[in-house]
Amino acid sequence: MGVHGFERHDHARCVGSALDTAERFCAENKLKLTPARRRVLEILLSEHKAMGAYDILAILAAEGVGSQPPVVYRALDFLVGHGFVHKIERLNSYIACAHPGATHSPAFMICRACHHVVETPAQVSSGLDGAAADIGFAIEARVVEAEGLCPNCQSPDAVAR
Amino acid sequence: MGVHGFERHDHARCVGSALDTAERFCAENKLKLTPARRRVLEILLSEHKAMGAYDILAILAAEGVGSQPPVVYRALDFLVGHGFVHKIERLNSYIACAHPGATHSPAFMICRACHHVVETPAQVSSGLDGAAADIGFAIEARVVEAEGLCPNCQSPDAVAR
DNA sequence: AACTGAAATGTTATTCTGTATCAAGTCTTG
DNA sequence: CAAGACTTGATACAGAATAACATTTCAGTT
Repeated sequence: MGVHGFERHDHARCVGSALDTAERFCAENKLKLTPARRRVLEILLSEHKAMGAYDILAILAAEGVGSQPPVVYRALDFLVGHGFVHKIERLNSYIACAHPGATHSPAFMICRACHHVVETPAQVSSGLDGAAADIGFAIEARVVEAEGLCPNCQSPDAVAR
Repeated sequence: MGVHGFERHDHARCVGSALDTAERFCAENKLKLTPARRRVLEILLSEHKAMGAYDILAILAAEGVGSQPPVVYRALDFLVGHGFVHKIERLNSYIACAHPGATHSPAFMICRACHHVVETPAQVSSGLDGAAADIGFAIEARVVEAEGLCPNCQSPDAVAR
């Protein structure tokens, strides 16, 4: 059992599915999903939450894989660069992409109470694009994040969730 | 001389003006613009760019003021909390508000070449608000940043700018 | 004027995040 | 197989932020 969005769901299989998608994408685009990269993606998919680089590093270290910061940062650079993983700037942490395949400019909702992070499927940056066009700014990357309370944490009795 | 937006401008006087605005706002709202807070704001206004906390700290230290990290982080917390300064999450740095007074959810354009940061006057987060409303998420804070090339840095000969 | 509670400072230390650097291996492509 | 590009290993360091504690300042109250 896990949590997807702010609702429950059985996500045992979506990990494998997402890994398969990544494998396929890399094969098609001559990218190398090396063991370290694959393992980091797998960890992020399994945990299904935003994780700090050092949280991931701790897991790698426990498995005897390379346990120095550059190992995980290099893997994250690759995964973020190709859209398999997103960085949540507000939290200095990383989360597996919830909508792989789709070319998107993701937006995130971060609950400050339960710390769940949801990637919105919606395209929300049109206003930003317009403002950039107005001044001739060429956008290459977007950061769109909202922090607040998720539906579950807005009720007064939602403390121990 | 300085740079405002992505155009040149003489901004000698806008520093004083912005400081006055802050003074007035604090007086009206019973907030204390203490020397350390005022000095940090002044530095950010003068430099007129995004600065890391430790850049600011170095300046404070050179002046003999308190030179430990908490000094600058406390000042920044105050200034960010009341909207005098914004944090650029993408850069882990801070910039003086370019539109003081206006209640806004700021958005930023970050040039990866010349490192200038522009705060857009436009309200760009309506799409995000809509997506949040759809799922019942209560937004308390927004992060909207775009990274790319400013007009000046898009031409091939704009290297040494 | 003295008392009190809240806010602001001073200080030391520590933790978390991320990069620079250089040496060594691997892969692939002509 | 040689050259170049990419990936890894490893050490060290730089940069960002907070914890925890004692001390001081200050506005409002008695």
